[in-house]
Amino acid sequence: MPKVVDVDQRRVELADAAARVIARSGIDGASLREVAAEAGWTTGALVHYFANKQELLAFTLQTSLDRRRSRLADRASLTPAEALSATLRSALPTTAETTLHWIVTLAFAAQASADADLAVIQREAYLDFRDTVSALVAGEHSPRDAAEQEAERLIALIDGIALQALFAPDLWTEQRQLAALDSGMRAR
Amino acid sequence: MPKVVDVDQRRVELADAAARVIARSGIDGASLREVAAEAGWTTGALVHYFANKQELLAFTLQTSLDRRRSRLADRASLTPAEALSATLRSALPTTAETTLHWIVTLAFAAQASADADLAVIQREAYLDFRDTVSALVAGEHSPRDAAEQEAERLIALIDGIALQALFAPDLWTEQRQLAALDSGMRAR
Amino acid sequence: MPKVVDVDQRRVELADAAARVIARSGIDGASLREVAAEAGWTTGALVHYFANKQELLAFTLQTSLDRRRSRLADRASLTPAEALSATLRSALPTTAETTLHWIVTLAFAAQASADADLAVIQREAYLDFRDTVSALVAGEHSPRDAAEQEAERLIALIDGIALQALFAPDLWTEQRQLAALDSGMRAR
Amino acid sequence: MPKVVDVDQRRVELADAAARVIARSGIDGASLREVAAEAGWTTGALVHYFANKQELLAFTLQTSLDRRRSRLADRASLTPAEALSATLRSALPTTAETTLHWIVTLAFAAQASADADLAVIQREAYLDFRDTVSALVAGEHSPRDAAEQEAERLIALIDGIALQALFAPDLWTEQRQLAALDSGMRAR
DNA sequence: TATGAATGAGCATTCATTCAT
DNA sequence: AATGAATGAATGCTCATTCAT
Repeated sequence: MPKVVDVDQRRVELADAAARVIARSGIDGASLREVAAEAGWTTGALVHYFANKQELLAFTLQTSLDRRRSRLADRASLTPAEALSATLRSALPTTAETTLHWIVTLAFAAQASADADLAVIQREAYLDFRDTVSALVAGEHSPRDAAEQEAERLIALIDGIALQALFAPDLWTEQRQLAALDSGMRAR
Repeated sequence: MPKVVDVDQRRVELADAAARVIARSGIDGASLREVAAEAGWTTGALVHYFANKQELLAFTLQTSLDRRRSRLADRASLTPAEALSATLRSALPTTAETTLHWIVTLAFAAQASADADLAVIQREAYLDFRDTVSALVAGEHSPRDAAEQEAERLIALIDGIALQALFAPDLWTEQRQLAALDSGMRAR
Repeated sequence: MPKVVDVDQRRVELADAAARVIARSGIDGASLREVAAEAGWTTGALVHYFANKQELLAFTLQTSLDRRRSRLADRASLTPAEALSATLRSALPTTAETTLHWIVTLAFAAQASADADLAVIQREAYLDFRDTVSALVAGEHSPRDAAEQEAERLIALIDGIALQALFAPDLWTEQRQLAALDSGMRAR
Repeated sequence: MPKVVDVDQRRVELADAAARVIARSGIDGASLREVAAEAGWTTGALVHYFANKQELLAFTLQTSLDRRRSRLADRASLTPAEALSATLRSALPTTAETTLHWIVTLAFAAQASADADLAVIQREAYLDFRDTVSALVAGEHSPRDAAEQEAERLIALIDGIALQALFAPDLWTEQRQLAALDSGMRAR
């Protein structure tokens, strides 16, 4: 009987390892050797889960984005306003986990100009996120277009806060990030 | 007497070539061979201008940031409000040149988590930019802290717009970027 | 299960190849490419056996010295005087194998002034050889110090013969080397 | 009027610099850059004095050997026995200068197996040295052959002492080297 | 004569990938 | 499924050499 392995779970494990290596050593420091070692495997084992490095990287980006999405789920018990606020807060680099997500996101954002596959993944994740935010906004507002425009404004707000937080992490504590978010949300 | 070469100019030429290669092929595609070829030289020539690759990359980031700074200069003839608006507009990825700057910026932002030298350069350029914007804002507002806070809000605004524009360039035309900027500036 | 390889044997094979290349092309002609080709491998394969070139070179020296040592073994059936004579004879560059050993030894002796690791290996092999000769001498002589001094004299004798043989190989045939050794041994 | 330069003197200066670099960094660390810098010049200047690197190295060996020869000169005022003793003493690595000579000699001895030009230079210097010693010996002894054989024995003696001194410099002080030489000379 | 810019080959090393086991 | 040996191409870097000045 062959050893039973949950292939999907293993792929996610490896993608998480890749994300950690990218955050630690940059995207060009993310060799297969390094990623495999980070996950506790040897290089040769990767071949069972990814056809090549590009596939691993694309899946790493996808997984990182999925993870952000999963953090948004289950806000059913909240009011729309609360859900919107929680969603935006959870996107900021206030924790080690979300900071890692942001570093990986930026690494791939830069890489996307050189890799169409990555660009597509990113574009779709962006549109999906915009729709999510837009739907939460629409709970309060009525017209469709206005909701989308407001969603874009709010995403710009958190992206802008996040980027500054990454450039000067010491100045942008969790508190300041949240304060800037609240202030921006009120501004409308 | 040896051939006379303007070393500083040559360094900038090479840094620009590096920026183009990074935008085209990602930061891990920016090999010395590729950069030298892009600049019309051979690998061995780089050694006269940069001790090693890391120095080339750091200088490339620095040059890219300096270029943004030089775009901000000479707003003397404008009113403070006009100068502020022009400054923020010029920071958006609305042209090929500024888009390239943004891609390079993001590539290095991701790399900075793995390279302390790059992180320092970026942090200082960010603070410098914040001061510039703050000074323009202060022309209108009075209290110092308020000006800085407003500057951070405006930088978040353009960073946020820029990031979305990079994720979905087709949706974020120059017009939409500028409209989003104007709308955000009014919001205060 | 991966392909099974006798790592130690492979290391010795590679070290022998390195010794041949050093003898043929000098120590600066001993590139990894050349050594790998001499051994029938490609450069990349070396990485499994040596972390870097310095490690390969140190091991090459060590192996060359070990080989000399192994030539000295198993003199059990001889009288001390015969064993001493056989030991000294086997150290002279009278065969292709021992000549190669001598060329490699000299290459590393010169290199040792620039590489402390090599210097240590050489010093210890020298002291070990001196002890071996000293022990054989002591079979005849009684006092410890006198034996050591005689060992040094005998080592000087064969080193001196060997060096001249390397400078003028045509003049120093095996016969002349052995005659000079015999003459020197009687001299005491 | 062109700058007047003593070409021969400049060549010797450069050869001495090369010898120092070889002793310090090994023969493969003796790049033209390094040698030129050691002599206080730039690489390009070497081309006026040596057609290529090989020529520089051959001349470096030649110069190192010539220097040994010049140390032997002017023993006119001594008795033959004193002259012989002084000659042999001056060949031992007892000073920084003669130690450097020995390291360079060994570096080139190893290299000679890969470079016929070097081998010729070395062989002739060896024969010349043997004749010198032989002539001094002949002052005491009568038959020609016996003198040559004794010269070889004495050269073997100092070569052997020198080699051991290079392998274990801490054990072989100047005193011990000279004592071993005296003891060996008496042995005959 | 001397400089140092530039070339292009070569170096040690790293790496993605393949594959026998 | 997993290992790790092996390949061969690429990388950053060094170097001998050439040459305009």
